[in-house]
Amino acid sequence: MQKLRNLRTTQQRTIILEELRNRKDHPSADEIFSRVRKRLPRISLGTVYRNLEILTQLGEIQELKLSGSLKRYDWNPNKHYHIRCVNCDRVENAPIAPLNQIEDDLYQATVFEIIGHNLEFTGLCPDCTQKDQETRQPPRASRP
Amino acid sequence: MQKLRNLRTTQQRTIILEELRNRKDHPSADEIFSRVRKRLPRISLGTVYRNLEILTQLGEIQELKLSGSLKRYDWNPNKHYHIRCVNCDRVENAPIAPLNQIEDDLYQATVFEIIGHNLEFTGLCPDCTQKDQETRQPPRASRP
DNA sequence: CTACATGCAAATGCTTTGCAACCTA
DNA sequence: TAGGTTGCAAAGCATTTGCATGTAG
Repeated sequence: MQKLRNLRTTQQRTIILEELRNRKDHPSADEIFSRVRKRLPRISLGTVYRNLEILTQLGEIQELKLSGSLKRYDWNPNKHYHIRCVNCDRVENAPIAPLNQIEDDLYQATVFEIIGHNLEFTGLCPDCTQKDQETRQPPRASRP
Repeated sequence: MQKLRNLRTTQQRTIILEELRNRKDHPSADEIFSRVRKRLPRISLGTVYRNLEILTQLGEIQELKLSGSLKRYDWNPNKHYHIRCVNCDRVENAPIAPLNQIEDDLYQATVFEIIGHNLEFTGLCPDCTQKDQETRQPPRASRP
């Protein structure tokens, strides 16, 4: 996590943001790296990652954490949703009914052939909620 | 991808499934590895991964691909959903309104303090739909 | 000047894979 | 006995980090 104070406007940061806004797609860090390198041949991948992190925290861009490599296994093969604790990564079932018609809602609006969907909630589990509150200085602080 | 034919019932496969069903949580491959190793001290992590893959394809269990380390970046910081092509990984916006009240629906049903949610669709993009159809032997095959 | 940023390279963490030996049907 | 399966180790890959150097404010 960064501190986000006394940020500086570097060429690298500026150009990364520009390249991301120029083409309105959803590139990976590595793709952004390739684009930016055309203008700044000496930039490194690490710098790209660090700046994307900062720009995300500033709210200038959005970081999509797509369903990817972080795998968990569920004894229950039936469709259901989950909630994951952002602090300790604990996963539990989210007691909410499957959105059976949501794919139909999208059907007419996209050129994709829809295969499925996944809904994931994030939150703080009871244990981490407690620790979170204990850590805070002012008594009745609340999350934004 | 496996062929899933002529599968054999090995001790490893059986015990992995048992351990997953014994405790109805959502363990990582590594956690499953630890549990199983208590009963089969010589089992390897690779075997665990291979069997989890097979059991998933058999529909015995479910593999959760949680939002994790695989990142993409979006020039638009506002809340919206995405659809990802399972074949080429292309990501596009899913033109569907944000589910503003879904977190409220969950609120009373979970002990987690909810922070947010993410909805992701999977599908085939136009390019891959075409290739997919070209690849199939019978003319008008359709997806299940 | 000085604290933030960068380039480079090494390290991480999780997952996959090649291969010879091993077992199940 | 054949071919699926295993253990082991090495390889992959995206992402993170340590450090000396560079630079914006």
